[in-house]
Amino acid sequence: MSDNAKFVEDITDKDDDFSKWYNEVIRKAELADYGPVRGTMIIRPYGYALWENIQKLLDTRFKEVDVENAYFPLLIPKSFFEREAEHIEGFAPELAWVTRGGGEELEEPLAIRPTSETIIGHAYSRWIQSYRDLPVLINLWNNVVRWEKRTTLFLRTSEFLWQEGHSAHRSIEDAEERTRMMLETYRALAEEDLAMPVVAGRKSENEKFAGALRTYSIEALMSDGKALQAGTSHNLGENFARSFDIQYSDTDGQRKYCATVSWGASTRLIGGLIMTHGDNAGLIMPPKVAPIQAVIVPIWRKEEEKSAVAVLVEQLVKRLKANGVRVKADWREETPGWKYNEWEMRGVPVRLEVGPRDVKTNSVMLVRRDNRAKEAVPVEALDNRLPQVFGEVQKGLFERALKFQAGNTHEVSDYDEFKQVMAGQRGFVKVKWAEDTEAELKIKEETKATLRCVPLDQAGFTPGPSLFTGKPATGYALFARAY
RNA sequence: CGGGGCGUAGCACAGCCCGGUAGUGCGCUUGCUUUGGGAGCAAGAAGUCGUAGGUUCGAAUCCUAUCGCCCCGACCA
Repeated sequence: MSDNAKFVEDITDKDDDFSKWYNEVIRKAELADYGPVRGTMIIRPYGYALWENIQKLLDTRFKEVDVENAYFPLLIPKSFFEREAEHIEGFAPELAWVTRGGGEELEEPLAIRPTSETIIGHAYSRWIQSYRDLPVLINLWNNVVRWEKRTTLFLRTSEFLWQEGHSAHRSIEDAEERTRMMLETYRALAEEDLAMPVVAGRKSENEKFAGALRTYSIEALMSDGKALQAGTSHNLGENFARSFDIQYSDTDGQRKYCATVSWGASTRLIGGLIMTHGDNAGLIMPPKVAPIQAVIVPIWRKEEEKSAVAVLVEQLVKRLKANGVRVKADWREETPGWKYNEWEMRGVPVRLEVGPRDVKTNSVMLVRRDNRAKEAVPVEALDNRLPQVFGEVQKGLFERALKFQAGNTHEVSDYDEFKQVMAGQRGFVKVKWAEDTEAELKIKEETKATLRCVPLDQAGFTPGPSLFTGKPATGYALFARAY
């Protein structure tokens, strides 16, 4: 829509300055605000409601694959970090330490968890004795702290909310199966619930989690052409089991190390949601996670009109709530036009306008946020029509984003071409590739693009030389500049 | 953590160069009129000029330090 601008006041144009747009939308829509400590974030009720919806959907998916929730402590003894060499090396620069308690210097400093692999490992070594105890499938909904030099609301903050799943298995093969299963769970959440298309794949050696055997991720493409890692799943092999002595007696009587797995997704998903669907009028929430799915804007001139409208609005709210719709009637003393813009900015997927004309015909004017399409819907048809519209919006958002992703995925075979893409429109660059950390680092240095993943879907791959090195490629890899 | 930019009312900004009683627009409060795409008029409230120190008779303005935010680089969910 070319006249988008006339609907909007006060929001920076998305194409003009993307990160400014991003920050403004978050703050004006009241999703979040800055905390007093550098890199911390206050998640406001509207943003938290969104997180709760994402939580509910993801939690349900976890429970479908037998994962149970638990809680583990925030503070972790320093010694725990020293047990897994790669792990400590990876996290050392980002740790926050508690060195005093009860007015005294502590004997052993305590780290504020950056992730819980170590403290989980400690518990699992005590809990697991027999193959009959396996697998252990636990998930934690918590906060973690990672000291960051450069922070952005939702995408990178020093403290963030997430879930971290931790499982222990009889074999690396079992662990691998679980690793992939959880990756698939994230893919489904992202695509089906957040309408955010992703590419699922394996991380390179260079990009994998500190202490992991293999790391998988889902990668989404934001509308500014940068990639966002939206969820990760790690096969830790026996690394943590050896460091924390997680052993079991197998059926053959032998003591064996477990293989462990961890997987995580954070409030970063909210950042992804904003950058995937938002437009120059503000946010666009997919109906499945929208804190408010439908907002009712009443319209009247005279008092008797107002009371007639109020009767219909009340009836509608009752009816929609009974159908499980997250609905809100906006009776504030503002003009309807003002409210339209306000709720569009906050991303509410459907608006229902109810005025004297609608009272007369016992219908409502239904307006979609994503394309502003309007239709008059008789009240008795709403029970059917509204869920249908939610479905259409959900699908429409996904398809629009998928089309964007497809249109911004460039297959190149030549490094000059690669550089051109990264210098221009950016997006995903798909190349034939053979694992090579040195080449990866050089490419990063020269183009700022990193290897996002080796997609699981290798459809269309034919043997040929790897980009940059010319070695025989083992598959497609996806490069992009990333958040 | 390096380079650049910016901190003045809830928000966006002017004033600073050249020191002399704190401004504009939006928002907010009250009243009346309005209300189908950001309403109008009238009256009103609101700012230790990021913070600390210094220069000066006098500092938003000049100097020093410090904190925060934004953008660009090195490290990361």
